[in-house]
Amino acid sequence: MTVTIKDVAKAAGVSIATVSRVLAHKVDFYAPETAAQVTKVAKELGYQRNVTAAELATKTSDVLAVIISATKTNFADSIIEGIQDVAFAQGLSVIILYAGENNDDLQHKALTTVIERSVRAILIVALELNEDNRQLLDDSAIPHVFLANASDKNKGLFVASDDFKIGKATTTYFLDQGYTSIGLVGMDRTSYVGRQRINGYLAALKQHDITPGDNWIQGGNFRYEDGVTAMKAYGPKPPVQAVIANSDVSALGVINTAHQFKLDIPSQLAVLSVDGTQLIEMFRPQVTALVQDFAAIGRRGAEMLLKQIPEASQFIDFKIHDGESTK
Amino acid sequence: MTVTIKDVAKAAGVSIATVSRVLAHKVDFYAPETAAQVTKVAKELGYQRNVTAAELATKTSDVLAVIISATKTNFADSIIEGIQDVAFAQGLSVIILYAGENNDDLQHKALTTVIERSVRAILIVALELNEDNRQLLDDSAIPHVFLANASDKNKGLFVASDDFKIGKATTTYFLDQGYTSIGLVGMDRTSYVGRQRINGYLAALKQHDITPGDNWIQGGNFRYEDGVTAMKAYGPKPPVQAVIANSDVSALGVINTAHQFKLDIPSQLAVLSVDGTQLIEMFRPQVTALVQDFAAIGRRGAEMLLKQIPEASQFIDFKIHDGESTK
DNA sequence: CTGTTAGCGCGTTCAC
DNA sequence: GTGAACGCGCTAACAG
Repeated sequence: MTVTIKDVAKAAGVSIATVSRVLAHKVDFYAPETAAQVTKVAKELGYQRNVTAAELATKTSDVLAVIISATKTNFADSIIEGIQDVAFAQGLSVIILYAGENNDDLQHKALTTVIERSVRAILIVALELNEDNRQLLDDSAIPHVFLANASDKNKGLFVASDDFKIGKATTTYFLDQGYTSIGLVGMDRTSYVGRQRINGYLAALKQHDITPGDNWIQGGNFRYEDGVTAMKAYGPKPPVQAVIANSDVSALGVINTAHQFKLDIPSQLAVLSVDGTQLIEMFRPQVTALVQDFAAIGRRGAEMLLKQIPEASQFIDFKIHDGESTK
Repeated sequence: MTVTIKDVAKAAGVSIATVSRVLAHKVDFYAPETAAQVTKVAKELGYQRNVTAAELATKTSDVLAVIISATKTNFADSIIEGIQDVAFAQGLSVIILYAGENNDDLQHKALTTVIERSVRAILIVALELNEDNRQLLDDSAIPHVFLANASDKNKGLFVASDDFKIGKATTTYFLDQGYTSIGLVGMDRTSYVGRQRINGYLAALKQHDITPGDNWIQGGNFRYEDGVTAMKAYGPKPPVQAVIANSDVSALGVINTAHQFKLDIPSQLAVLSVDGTQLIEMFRPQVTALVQDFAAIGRRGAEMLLKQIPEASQFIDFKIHDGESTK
């Protein structure tokens, strides 16, 4: 049998209300001596507050829930760090739920788990919800924000990089270097992020009066394999001299496969990666990358939900770090 | 105001007890028509069960908590997958908490949040608890198991690879290939895992009457930088012809730095990595690795806590996958 | 400053 | 089959 507040009250010779007040650190509501006594007894008895009961009574919760896709795109760590930073500063807890990727059932399960527990707020990372799940979330009336995915499907608050700008900036990077044939790899129009980046890419090309070749754009879902598949589609004599890979891992897929084809990087094929996570720091040649500020995305999202900053969707800046995979 | 069981009862013209029974799928305890009616009304009203209240009433919980170090050793994903597999099959939820690495405060915070919520069970991944935290956990009386870290400090159930055997197997792998100078990189005696692997390494060497050189063993904490540092310590003319890196990322550190020294792998330096996560699949040359079965570790841990298998600490088998970083 | 009382939303005996 | 009543452990008024 676990020890409850009642046990502590009895042992300390006070009422449970007093115990509750002391343990909740409600200042100026009790005498120092009683406080000392209560704290002492509580410790002796090994009392553990039952937060479940407290939450039921107050109808509030101190936990932020983060729902992430178990994708191998590995930027979730930084986002979570950002979230934890601001949450801990407020004395809040954060729990993380894995929701698979593109798996409606898992997403549903994760959502109900946190909704039923009426967490304080929900942060959804790199996930697009289907109609049902979005409805579920909306009905719950729990504050939430979408991170790193400003999808039109998601509707509602988001904090992310501007994917149109990402498409445009990466393309322009190569155009400015004089490239006239540029590939885009690792995502397609089935995702909102994909559509935005493709549009940005096309806009940049258009400014230079370049019409993309049939197979310049290679689809996928941000995975390593997608980079491999794309490069294989390009073949040993690629139709493009530069490639934009839309995730770090897909960039590795492109580079490894290019090496198989004996292509030299960057002289025969330049590669730029989008994300710039720690992963590429461990890779040689050092990949040129458009680095997203994931920690900031996490931080902003949390701050917004905790009303520390105005609730308004926003884009976070990014920058391109030169590496050895481009000239 | 959110809709409660009472609202549903009223709207359906039954008692809350009936609603409770129907929604809990207690078979043979109510008429099909009432059931249909209740379910219908509940849906219309958008009723969401308040699990917090339910848990308080039943004094049980349906969530498994996983506490992991936010370490960049990236095997946590597979462990979590394993855990989720068995949890979901039982209709349980799993929440994940990041506890930093070697950060007692964060660990304490993570522990209290899950203990206060009286989760069903706790799985602790790749973490060594200090005395206080271990005490806290023990006092909670919540079933728990240590995963991927059979530390003596942890005391209690664990599921992990046998680190002594890992040290011995990797060393023997090289000895069998005729190597007589073998380095060990990326961890040291400050961790239990480190001590075990070093002992295994020394045992294997001893069988071949080899006394390790002064600087053969290079310490660290399983990080990429530790691989870099170790290789720099070895220098361009390394005192060893083969290196055992105790994590995938540290292996990458060794290899990248070796390349800087213009050392050819494996002819001038053979490298074997311990872990064998997906990371090395994206790396060239393909690293030879001792592959731990992390998914199985997660699965076993969960099964044990859910009493599906006997509660007894156990080791999970591993195997060595040949790659191109060794001959 | 402290004790009493009344819920929070739900599961679960008990009678009916 | 179904409902009334109690209690899970705690917090929040309200008295005193």
